[in-house]
Amino acid sequence: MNLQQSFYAQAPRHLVAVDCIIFGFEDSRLKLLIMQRMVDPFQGSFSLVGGFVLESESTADAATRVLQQVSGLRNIFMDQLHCYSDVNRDSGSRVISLAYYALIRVEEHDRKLAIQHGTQWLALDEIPELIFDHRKMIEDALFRLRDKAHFHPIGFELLPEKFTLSQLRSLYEEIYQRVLDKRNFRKKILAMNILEKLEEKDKTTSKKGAHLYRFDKQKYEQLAQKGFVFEI
Amino acid sequence: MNLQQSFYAQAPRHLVAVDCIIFGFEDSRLKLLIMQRMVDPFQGSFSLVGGFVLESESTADAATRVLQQVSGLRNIFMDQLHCYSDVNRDSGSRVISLAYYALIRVEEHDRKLAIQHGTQWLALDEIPELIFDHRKMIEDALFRLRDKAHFHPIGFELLPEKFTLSQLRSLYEEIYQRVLDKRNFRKKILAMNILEKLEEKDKTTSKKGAHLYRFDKQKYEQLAQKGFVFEI
DNA sequence: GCAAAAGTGTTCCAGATACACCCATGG
DNA sequence: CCATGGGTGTATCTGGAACACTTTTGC
Repeated sequence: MNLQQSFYAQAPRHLVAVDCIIFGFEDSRLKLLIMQRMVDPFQGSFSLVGGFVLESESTADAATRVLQQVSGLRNIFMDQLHCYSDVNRDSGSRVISLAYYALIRVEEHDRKLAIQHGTQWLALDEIPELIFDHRKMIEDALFRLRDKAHFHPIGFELLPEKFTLSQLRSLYEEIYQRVLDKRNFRKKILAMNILEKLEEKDKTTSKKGAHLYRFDKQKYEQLAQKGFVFEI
Repeated sequence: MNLQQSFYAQAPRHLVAVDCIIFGFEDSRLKLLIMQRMVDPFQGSFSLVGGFVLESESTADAATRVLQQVSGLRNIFMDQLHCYSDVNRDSGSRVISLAYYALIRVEEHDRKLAIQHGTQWLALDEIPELIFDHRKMIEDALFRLRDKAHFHPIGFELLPEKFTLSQLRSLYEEIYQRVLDKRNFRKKILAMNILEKLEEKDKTTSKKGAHLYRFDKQKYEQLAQKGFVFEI
């Protein structure tokens, strides 16, 4: 027990933080929740939202906590991205940071909390200079999002519960940054049999109105268990 | 500066470790370098090789250092896997661990160092119970290896510089755990034009002898830059 | 001469891609 | 009545999968 104590006791201890790359989809644009710090340190500078990992929580717990504080939302899709640990990455102190990316339905986001925390949704081309290595984190998160979205039905996490196929397609066009053929896209996604077609129509973007659909998660999970692989 | 100091000063500090999932390929089997601890704490129990992250190094630095200590090798292929941070994952103390997976050429591995560190190469089905969450780390690493190998030419990191197409195929059969058609495999890999066919033959496994090949990394990188995507 | 691994082509099928016109309706 | 986005089908191409026999040579 002495040995064991010294084994741990002699090791250095580190500040460990989480930083969250929070994606949203609004006005057919992929956006990120960016914070402008209203207090020191680094007052006025732009950054991702983040926080330190406490003694009593895992890094995922910490990220969940930070996400909830800043968005008011629970049960957010979230995935570990990468650990950033360059000794000098944080100019204030040596901090090891775990980046998580999250997908949020912008319309469910609490606007009051946004003002309170000094956060705003910015499209990818509107993002100003960020502190530390946060820009790199975003780039890595974009790659990961593309990768993940390719074979997993995570796009739905960014859309309202009910959405049109045009919305869905424009979401994937934003993610992949390329145009997708309308007919082929419909054919492919409908053939998967994981969307529930609703009676309702959305008439906000056309006179004719577009059918609304809902992602049927249960059906997807059933199919996935039988070996079905989502791909778009 | 006061504010900034307190901002960091109030945050808790953590022990941060790296654990390495080290893959090798020997006798047509995928193997892992497993350590049996010869000293306390946890004497006699099996684990991955690992160590604490020091103040002056990144987590990647730490993993590189540990790999070098245990294998004698530099310039090893290595990639961050995941951060494991459950509060109680380490029964000795709260330790946040970053897992890295690495690919090694077993025949270049220093056997003396292996004995010295109490490590051995074990096939996947020979691995005993491991401490903490190391088993889970291995499972995750296997998934990642399959994923990565699918679109990146990392298999060559596990083979000798010169190898036969049969060796290469049996490597991928091990990684994917399924048989690959001999003709289709040859067709596909040779069509990529990233292998250099040597005059030499390897006669250790057949009377006829099999041609040796070498991975042409430069050619691959040229092609990759032009948009070519390795896939096997 | 035979065992044992190396080496070699063709056919078939499924899924991806390319592509252009009619529909419904609010203004 | 017309502008606007919604909705639909077919032909072609490409890449993956299946599949069996000949070659070489050490023993």
